[in-house]
Amino acid sequence: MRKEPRQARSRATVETVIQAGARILGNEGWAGFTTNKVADLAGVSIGSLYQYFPDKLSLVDAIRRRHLEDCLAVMRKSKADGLSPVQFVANLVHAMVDAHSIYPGLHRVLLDEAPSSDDYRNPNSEFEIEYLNYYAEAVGAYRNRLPNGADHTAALIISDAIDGVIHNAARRGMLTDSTMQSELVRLVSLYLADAGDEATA
Amino acid sequence: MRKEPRQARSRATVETVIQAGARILGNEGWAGFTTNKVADLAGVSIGSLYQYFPDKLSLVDAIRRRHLEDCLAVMRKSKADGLSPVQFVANLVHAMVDAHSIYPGLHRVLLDEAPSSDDYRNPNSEFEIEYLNYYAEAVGAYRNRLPNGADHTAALIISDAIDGVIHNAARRGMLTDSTMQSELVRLVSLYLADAGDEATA
Amino acid sequence: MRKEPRQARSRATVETVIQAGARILGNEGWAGFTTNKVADLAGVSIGSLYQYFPDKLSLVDAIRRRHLEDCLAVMRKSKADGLSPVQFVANLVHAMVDAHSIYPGLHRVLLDEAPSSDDYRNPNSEFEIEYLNYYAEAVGAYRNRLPNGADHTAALIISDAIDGVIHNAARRGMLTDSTMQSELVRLVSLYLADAGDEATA
Amino acid sequence: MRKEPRQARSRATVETVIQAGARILGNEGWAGFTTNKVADLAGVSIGSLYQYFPDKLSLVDAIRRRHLEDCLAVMRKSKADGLSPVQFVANLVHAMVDAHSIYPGLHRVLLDEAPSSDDYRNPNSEFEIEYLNYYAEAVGAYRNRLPNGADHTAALIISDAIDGVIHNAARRGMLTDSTMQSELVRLVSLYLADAGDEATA
DNA sequence: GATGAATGAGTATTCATTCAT
DNA sequence: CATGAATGAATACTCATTCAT
Repeated sequence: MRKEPRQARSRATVETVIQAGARILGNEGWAGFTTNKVADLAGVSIGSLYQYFPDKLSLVDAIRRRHLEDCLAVMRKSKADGLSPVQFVANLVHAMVDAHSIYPGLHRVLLDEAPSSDDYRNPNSEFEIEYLNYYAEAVGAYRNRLPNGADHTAALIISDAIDGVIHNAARRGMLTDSTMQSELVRLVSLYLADAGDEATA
Repeated sequence: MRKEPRQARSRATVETVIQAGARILGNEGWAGFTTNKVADLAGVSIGSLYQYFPDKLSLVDAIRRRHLEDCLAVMRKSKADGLSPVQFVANLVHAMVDAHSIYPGLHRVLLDEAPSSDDYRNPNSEFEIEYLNYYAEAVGAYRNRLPNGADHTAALIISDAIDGVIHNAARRGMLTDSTMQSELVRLVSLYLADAGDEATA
Repeated sequence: MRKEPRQARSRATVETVIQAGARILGNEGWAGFTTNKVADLAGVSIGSLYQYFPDKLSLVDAIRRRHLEDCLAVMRKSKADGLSPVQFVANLVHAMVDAHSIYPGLHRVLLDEAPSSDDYRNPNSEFEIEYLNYYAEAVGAYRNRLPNGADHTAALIISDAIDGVIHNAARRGMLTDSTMQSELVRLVSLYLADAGDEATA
Repeated sequence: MRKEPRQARSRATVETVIQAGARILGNEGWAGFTTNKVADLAGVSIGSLYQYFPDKLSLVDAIRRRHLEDCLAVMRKSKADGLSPVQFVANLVHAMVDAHSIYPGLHRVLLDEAPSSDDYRNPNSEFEIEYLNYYAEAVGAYRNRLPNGADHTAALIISDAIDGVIHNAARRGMLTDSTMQSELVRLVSLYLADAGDEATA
């Protein structure tokens, strides 16, 4: 960011711009995301937007940072000791559904469509590490041991399967379909329950 | 298409343009897909491109039609009588991996990013029907009965989970990772094997 | 207009663009009227032009609105009580000549050549109504009664004859030829003076 | 023209192209007149069109030559000895209405809109000379003397007034309105009848 | 700091014209 | 001669970004 906002007013401007940006990005995709539209919706001048974000990429990076942080927060809350595998997966799925509910499509746009100066997709990025760690720990936990290499693959599989099902459900307008959700829970639970035996093969 | 190519020369032009378009769409996404870039890469003039495609959308539609047809072809080949669930799923996964291998990312761009005048995403589109039918039949087959409503949900789950895992693997450059592939097969097989008991719940 | 110009600077830009547009339209016709040429002549960037006019049509509409308003203004001024028919017609002809003098050819281009989103040519358009009313009232006045249906035809004849003579004079570079002007006055005056007797036939 | 057509087939091609061109020019104006559209409508290849017309201008020139020749022919037929002024003017007006009836608008497009390599608009062009001569002779005839300078102006006035009334009638779809036609005849007859006294003033 | 007017490189698309078949 | 595929300069319009007020 070009300038760290010091005053309350500035912080509010930045906040409004990020919210407006998220909305446009979610509703219209990367191709419909223009800085002037964002400034308009945020109710600030285009000059003010550029006061805080030196260019378009830095704005989308801020939106993404914010969104991924929200995702992690919601995931952290879903984790609790003493949950059965099924309960854990159910929590997780509901958390992810929630994260997609505000602007269905925003998640996908941020992860797949919008370019970035950060390499948040890099396997070593802060976000990717915490994100996959979360899954790997869960896999390890349900095998009663520390996560290992095979668990890492399992974590990817689970994370990406959930991602795929939810993203396509969003596309079809089925995000809140409870059958879909319970079947997704079953898909992941079965895999997780069985994983201890063969994942190392 | 604006004009049906009659001579061999023009059929070759159309073909080259579609190939070039697929490559650029796959590598640079919808935002990087410009008609001039496509014409350049195809080695034809921009005028020639517009002789056969009345606008950008019609070109992307042609690319999509071609790609989805290729996907279906590869999927049809993976189906054979007398396969065990695991064998069937393995075939399917390998088929989808193949379909993504030429231009990883093209599939996602075509399905999620690029706009369309056709509504190929519509649940009633020719492609979507055959695509999901393929999965629903398989689900039914492995429960030794005709497909029903619950099977439709199961088909979506399987299709979308495979889609998500492969798409994210492509993003991470892990498309050919054999551990990933076998774990994906396991994820789906377990669900398919268990499906008969509870899917109707 | 896309954006209402607020600052004096932007109002000046809009004004300059309209002037430049009128000049090019008058000199080069609709086919030679390109937005880039207009912006160039106006000395502004093409982007500035599009900041105020959403497309080419809206620009030509603005030019036309301006020109027709000027025409009506000049015509209103030519009307005065107690004029003899010849004086009235002379005033009228001079007014129309004036309206054509700034950019000879502009009038014709605006009325015949350039497309429009408004339907200013529609017999019920604000302009056409006031324009023909002006003539019909005059015809009625010189017959010492209210205008009626036949007067409407007479108004068209007068209006269109003046239009034709002046337009072709402009084409031939004879707009300021005084013989032409006086003969035109005679043509119309004779018709007007005689009209009371037979126009209803 | 690039090549003088010798064979009957060639002459037929040229003819078809001119007809198609006149139709498009009349219906769609200069801006809608494209060589490919003309070739299509004529049912010949674009290559063949360019075999006979080296460029677009030469085609429009051919169309114009043809049209003006038709106009003159129709006018010549309207002239006969021993006609009263009113009869003569009536003949003339009907002739001009006829000339506009095939493709209303073509006349105006050819004279005002479409560019030309010939300078048919030049007061010394073959067409303009014959055209105005026709009117000047008539003016002279009805004053029982040879045409002189003043008659030349009167000829312009008459020609251009008729042109203006008919062209605007065409624009309003009133070309065949008989009241309009008879009023036009009256406008011109009155002027012609009175001309002998004051035109020299 | 905030504003919004101005900029201009970039993108989709058309159409007169050429030339290999 | 006829065909129609190919060409590319020209044109309408967009949008990230700057800077005078």
